Amino acid sequence: MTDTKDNPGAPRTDGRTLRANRRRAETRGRILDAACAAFAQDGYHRTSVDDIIQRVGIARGTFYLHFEGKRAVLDALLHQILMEISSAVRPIEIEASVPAQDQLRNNLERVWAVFTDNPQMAQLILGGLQGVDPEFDAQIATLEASVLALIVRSIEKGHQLGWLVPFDARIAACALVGAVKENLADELLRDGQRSSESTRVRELLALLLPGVALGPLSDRAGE
Amino acid sequence: MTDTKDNPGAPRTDGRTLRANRRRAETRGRILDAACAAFAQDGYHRTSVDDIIQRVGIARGTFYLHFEGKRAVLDALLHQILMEISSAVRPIEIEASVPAQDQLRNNLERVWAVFTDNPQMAQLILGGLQGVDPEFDAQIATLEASVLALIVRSIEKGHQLGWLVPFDARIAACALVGAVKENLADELLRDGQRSSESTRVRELLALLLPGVALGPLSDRAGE
Amino acid sequence: MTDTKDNPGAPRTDGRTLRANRRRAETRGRILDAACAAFAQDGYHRTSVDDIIQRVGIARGTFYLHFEGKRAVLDALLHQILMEISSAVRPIEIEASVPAQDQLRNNLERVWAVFTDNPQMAQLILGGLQGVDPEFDAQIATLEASVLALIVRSIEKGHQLGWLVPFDARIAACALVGAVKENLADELLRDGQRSSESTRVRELLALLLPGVALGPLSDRAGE
Amino acid sequence: MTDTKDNPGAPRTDGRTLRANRRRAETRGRILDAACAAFAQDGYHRTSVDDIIQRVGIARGTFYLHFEGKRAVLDALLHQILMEISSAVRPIEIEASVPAQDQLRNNLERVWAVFTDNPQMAQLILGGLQGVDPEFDAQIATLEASVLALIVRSIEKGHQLGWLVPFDARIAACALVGAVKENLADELLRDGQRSSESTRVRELLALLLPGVALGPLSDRAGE
DNA sequence: TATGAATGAGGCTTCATTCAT
DNA sequence: AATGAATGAAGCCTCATTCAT
Repeated sequence: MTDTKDNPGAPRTDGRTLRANRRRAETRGRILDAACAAFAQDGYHRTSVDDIIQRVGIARGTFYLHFEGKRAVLDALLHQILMEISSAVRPIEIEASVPAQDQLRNNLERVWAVFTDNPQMAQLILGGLQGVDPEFDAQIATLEASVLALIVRSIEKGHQLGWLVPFDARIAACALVGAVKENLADELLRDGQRSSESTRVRELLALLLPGVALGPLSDRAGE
Repeated sequence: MTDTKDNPGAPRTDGRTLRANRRRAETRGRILDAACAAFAQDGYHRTSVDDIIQRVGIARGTFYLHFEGKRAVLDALLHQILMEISSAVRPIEIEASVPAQDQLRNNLERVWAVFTDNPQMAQLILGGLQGVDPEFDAQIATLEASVLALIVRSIEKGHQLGWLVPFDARIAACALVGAVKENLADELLRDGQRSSESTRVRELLALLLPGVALGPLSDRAGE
Repeated sequence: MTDTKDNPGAPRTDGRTLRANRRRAETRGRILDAACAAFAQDGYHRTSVDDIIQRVGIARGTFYLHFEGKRAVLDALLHQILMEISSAVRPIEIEASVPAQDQLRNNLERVWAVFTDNPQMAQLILGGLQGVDPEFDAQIATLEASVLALIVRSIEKGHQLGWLVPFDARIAACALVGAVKENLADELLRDGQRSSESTRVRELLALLLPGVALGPLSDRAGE
Repeated sequence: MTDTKDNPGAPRTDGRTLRANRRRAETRGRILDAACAAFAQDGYHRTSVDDIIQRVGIARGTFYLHFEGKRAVLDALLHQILMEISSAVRPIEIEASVPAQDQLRNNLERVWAVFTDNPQMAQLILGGLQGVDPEFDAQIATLEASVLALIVRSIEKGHQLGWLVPFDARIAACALVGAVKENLADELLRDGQRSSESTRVRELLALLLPGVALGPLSDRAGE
């Protein structure tokens, strides 16, 4: 409103520029959505730029106006969901009023929700992003390694606090990650009906924790 | 006898045929090895038929004399390792003299060994075979589903026998598969030095079992 | 007066129109300059409309408001310099007070100056304008042919007047044109430091004339 | 003949390999010819790989089996003619029985013949190879510079020997090159009927030399 | 007029597969 | 059986030009 009438002489392109920007962003978004769907359905490799532009209903050139290529779309999609994931994970605070076990479960449930809310991206990520590009492969490997390292550190803290029985942190971290991944895949790819709510995370923790948890992580904490 | 050294004058067609067959099988094997190495190194998609024939040192046409195409090589490789895996898994016999827990661990260790003995195939399988072909994808999905079903049935049997605390069998099966997969991947792809012997499987079971095992599967079985 | 400062209240349509026209011409000029620089630097083919509008700092559409296309810009640039060149060439007047040899040299020097004053255009023209367009190629060929014809006629006149020793006029015309072109190219493209003043033209004539000139064209004319 | 029957066991692929090589070389040659014709007719820029393969009557892939791309074909063509040219130029031997002027003329006539024997390549080279590629442009520039340098050195030698009247060697070198180029262009591109034999070179020298030559280079040498 | 998003024809390259020798 | 030249469908990307705002 305040921008609609400018003082003459000054660049009054604002109105136009704003609308153009909006249009631009919208097309970009439509490309991302279509690409996500296409990647999820056919896999990254079998999806061609053609597939994407046909889904969106735009011309070839328009695609390249918004992205440098197929690979750049993938990067953008991944960046999006990585943001969501990283904001879903919150460090467990020992002194908080919320029990540590609940904090852990909440973290897992939030991450889980990011994936179930973006089933296509989940499918894409779980399904295998190997072989895109040597560089890309390396990026993914680095990412996975850092996630693993984060979990390893958490477990080691658990050991120091005496909240976990002693065991190899790395093996356990892999086990946790793998168990979650596979359940996610099962829920998204194989299961016909999705379990309403995140029952699965609760059950999974109920399965994994009892053997390793002591103190605040244990259900029997207060006993 | 008659085959190894063909006595001149005698009909030696057999000898020739045999040698030809041997040569044929040998070339086939060399193609499989080269393809396996190439797939493991660059991924299925980034590996071209050219890469393979150059590794083997044969001509293009020769390749197609032995395999219908790139995809058929992958099929053969997978078939090979699936044979090995399925012969590594033996049903747990309740009445056997070997403790059930040991039988379970032995199964896991044998499967584990199949992968660590064929690290390239392991890499290939763990690394994602999605997106090869719609038909192929379906095959893999079916395979994974049947493996999962097998484990689910085993767990349900464990429940019936009272060897396992009650929990959702499918979730647990996924957790088990995922935990093993991820540890395998960690060992093969990320770990510089491989743990000598199958320490990892033992530790993994030591981590997972205590929370769910009762009776014969439990370490405290005899207590 | 009336145009420069529009007195308010009075009909000032003229002023506006005039200023608009001036602005329009100015933008057109800026496009021409930018295109000239771009063409000279990268060649016509490797220069994109994008390169041009980025140099000018205008939008794509604006470019097409001023020119029908990339080709039209080239046409305009060429037209400009052809005008300059044709006004630099003046027929040699036999009866003039200025010696014929000086008239010839002055013509050459003026043409030379047109190019050295517009080094970018010179580069563009010398550098090859082939392959722009079949039609354009034909235009250039026609132009070159007419220039050659002009020189041929001059030489033939020289023969008639007995000012030149007899030789094939066309071959000589080509030789002259080629010698000038190549020296121009050498001066503009290869030479680091431009020879101050048109030394080169004088030296060139001093080199070419003695073998062919008689009478008024010869240095020894008055001897 | 001697190769037709090999001792068994040894690779007897020779016959096949030979024929294959011949076939390969022949296709390569046909591509070069077609590309040369296409480049000459439409110019390098307006010629697409499609144009070339259609002229040859081969498939797209076949082209890339023989050349890395359009640019590589141009390189090969240029390399070919550069070889011919460099073997046409022989250093002028002062002490030889053949008069120096004849040696010079023979050199020029041989170079001239290389071009007139390959009119398409001549057209291509004269017509402008600018703007192919920054790297390529640089190569051409280097080449031209070295040719010029060679001529400059020859002229300087002529000065030392007292065979040439004193003048700026570089300017003269440019003049010579330019005069030849332009005449060649005139003969190949503009002239309908080619002058039989290399009359043009002789006339050109008869035009250029008298003004600058002394002693052995002069027609009046023996006088 | 000015803008810049959209267009789509036109080129380039790769690579699994075939086939004559 | 083995060979390797040839094939052509399938992708990728650029860029001059148009058009709604």
